[in-house]
Amino acid sequence: MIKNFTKIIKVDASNILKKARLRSTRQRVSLVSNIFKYGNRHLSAESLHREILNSGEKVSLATVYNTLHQLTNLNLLRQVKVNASQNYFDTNTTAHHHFFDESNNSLIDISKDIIKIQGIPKPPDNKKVSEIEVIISIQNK
Amino acid sequence: MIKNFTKIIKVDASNILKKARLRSTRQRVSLVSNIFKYGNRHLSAESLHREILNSGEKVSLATVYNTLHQLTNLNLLRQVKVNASQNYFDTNTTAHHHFFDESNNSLIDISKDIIKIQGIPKPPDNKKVSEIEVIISIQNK
DNA sequence: TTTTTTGTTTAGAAGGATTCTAAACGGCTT
DNA sequence: AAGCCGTTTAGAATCCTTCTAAACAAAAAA
Repeated sequence: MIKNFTKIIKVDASNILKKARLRSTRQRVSLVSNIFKYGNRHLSAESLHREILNSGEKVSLATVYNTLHQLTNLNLLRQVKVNASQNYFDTNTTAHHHFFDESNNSLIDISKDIIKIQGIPKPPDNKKVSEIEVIISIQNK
Repeated sequence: MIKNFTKIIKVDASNILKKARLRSTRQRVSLVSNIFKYGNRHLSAESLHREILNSGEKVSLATVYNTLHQLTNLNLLRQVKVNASQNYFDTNTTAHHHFFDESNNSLIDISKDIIKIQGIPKPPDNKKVSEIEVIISIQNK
């Protein structure tokens, strides 16, 4: 699948890393720059790794996973798992929802302002809600 | 995790298989009987396999996967899109939603009548909505 | 500046879930 | 009863992810 990103955002990776109290290594700088370069999008570890390698830089897959998880824990990324085999990292960490296109396993953002949800039930005792996610699966007509 | 199922439903497995145009083999009969025996619930391939083996019958794991997928394609099961490392199959194929308890990777049904969703956007051209799923992740307080 | 500390990266192994393979099996029709 | 062809099977293969422990490099201390 070929994507056509029009905007390229200048990312101040070392600043992001400093705020996150992560050492500003060559690998993290190139990862963070790439992750946020194109605005909101949905990345898999594999696709990000390929992207980095294609750009001429070298980072191991283990570091890609480490960094994705570190950024997720810092709420700079959010994980969207659509089934057990497909794990996406979303650069948009604000509340929003997704179309999931079953024909090509891709995600499309839906702004939280569009969908109104009422009647979220109280969670069981001693539990608290950590995230609410609406996934609208779509397929070819 | 120990579950206490009160109701045991007599399942006419060979009838279900006949309607589904699947050969009524020993393995499928015991799978279908077990899957639907306890009413609505959420199964992983592993847990179902263990359950069958514990009941004294023998079915290979490959057959468990095959059958789960066949039943899913026939809309007798539904796969839940949840943030876990294994897939869950839900015996309730009617519209409803889920709590997902991150502390033990379990699902809890929420009736569709409780949650009201408004403003589902139109899907992209040539796409149609196949399913709307709300997942409310919960964790220990 | 050099040394030390401590966090980071790495290749490759290991792991878990799932799918594949090709041979054996067994319903079902004739 | 024979044969067709769908089904099951064990085990291998695959995919994605995590682990390991050694090499490395940033930051702190000397």
